[in-house]
Amino acid sequence: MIDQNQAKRISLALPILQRADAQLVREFQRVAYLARIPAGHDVFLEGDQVGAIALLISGIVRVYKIGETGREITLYRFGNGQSCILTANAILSKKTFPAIATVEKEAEAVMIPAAIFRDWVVRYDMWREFVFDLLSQRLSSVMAIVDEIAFRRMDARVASLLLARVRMQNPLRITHQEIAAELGSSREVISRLLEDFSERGLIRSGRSEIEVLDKGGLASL
Amino acid sequence: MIDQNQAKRISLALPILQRADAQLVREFQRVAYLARIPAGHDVFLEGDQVGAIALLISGIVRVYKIGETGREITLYRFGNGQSCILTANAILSKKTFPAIATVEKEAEAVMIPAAIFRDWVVRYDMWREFVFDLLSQRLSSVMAIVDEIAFRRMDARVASLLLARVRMQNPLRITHQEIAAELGSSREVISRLLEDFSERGLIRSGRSEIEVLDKGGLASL
DNA sequence: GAAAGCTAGGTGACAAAGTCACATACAAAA
DNA sequence: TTTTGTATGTGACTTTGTCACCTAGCTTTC
Repeated sequence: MIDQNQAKRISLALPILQRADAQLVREFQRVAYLARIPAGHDVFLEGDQVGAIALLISGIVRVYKIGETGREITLYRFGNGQSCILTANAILSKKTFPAIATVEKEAEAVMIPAAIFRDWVVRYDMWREFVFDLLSQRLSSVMAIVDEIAFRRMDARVASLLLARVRMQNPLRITHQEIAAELGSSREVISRLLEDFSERGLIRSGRSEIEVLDKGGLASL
Repeated sequence: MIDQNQAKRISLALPILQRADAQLVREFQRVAYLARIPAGHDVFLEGDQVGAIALLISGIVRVYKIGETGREITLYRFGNGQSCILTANAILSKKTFPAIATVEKEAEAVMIPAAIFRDWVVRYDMWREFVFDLLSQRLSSVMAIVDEIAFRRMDARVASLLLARVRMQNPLRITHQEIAAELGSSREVISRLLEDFSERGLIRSGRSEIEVLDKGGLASL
């Protein structure tokens, strides 16, 4: 159950609600509930039966796979107004959740029980379209990841990651371990590549910190 | 345009049509057309703007990525009654096709122009559901591939492939190059692994032919 | 049926990436 | 200041991919 105060904040974060018809909005306020999920908390674990779908109105969730050796690889992230489409997928096909999702930055989420979610997909065009778009975006992005890990070299992938992040902050705060978990590699490999980058004057690095010095040089990998 | 003779064969291969309402069936017969696509023919190339969606009623299409070095990796296959959901994805998001699809076994396909397809997704629940299910299946299977290439060893992956295929035919007819293209590896690597399997008595292999001798042994990898 | 050509597969040297078992190094807490 | 925990460094080794070239067997063609 969502009260008036909450309703405003939620509809600001969820564009679908603004375009939705009155009937859907009413139902939404009746059955949805707000949840606050602290950072580090697992939203779904591989193999979970899914009970509710979460629509984020703040924070960031990271969806990843983890191998037997403990190595990780990030599949994608989602944040404001987006939803974990894998949850939707799991709900609709009544399968289990095929990856792990953890909260990276404390999140507020609107939770919608699985049965109701399934019903809405049937009844509301807009809702279905929302789910459809997300699903289709994820398919494209996961296919792009297959391409990356199958064909691109590690140094080029690390360089790409640094360049993508450096737009937000430079020097950027990230550990070698985090980079490894992002790309599905191991810390040692990342350390060696970064050392090489340092020697070539492309970056300068300290504990939990990497400063990009030569964007052009990184881009040419 | 589909005539009566064709209509029967088509509806046998496409379960959706049997469950579809009369209106959809009529439209279908009016705008769809049959195409025969010979083996080896590319259906869609990476980056193509998609003009029509193909529903297969016979044959098999393989969807794969190809890297700069020429290495390939299979994302999935589709056949009887299925459709290349990537085409649908490309049509709906009006993007380009993100992989290559080639006919592996001569195929007959019902072609539906992109604009009409898009319209049907909006108007027919059943049609939308069909697309939705396929999309969601593919997302799961492509995610499983990410897991494989990121975390599993090559010998285990080759063993899995052999075990999967041997259920259909044993000795199976496949070249080392084909296995490599399936798994995103290179021929040399596959040759070496197979040689190792041979020495351990797990398989026996000749030109374009591999006989599995010890399923249990392969499974334990 | 011998020569030529094509395709499948073999080989060795090397480079790139992942693993393992430790060794430091730095920062915050006690 | 000592302790504790986290981040990073190192060397030896394995696995995987690359390159350049070789060999074997089957097919076509004259």
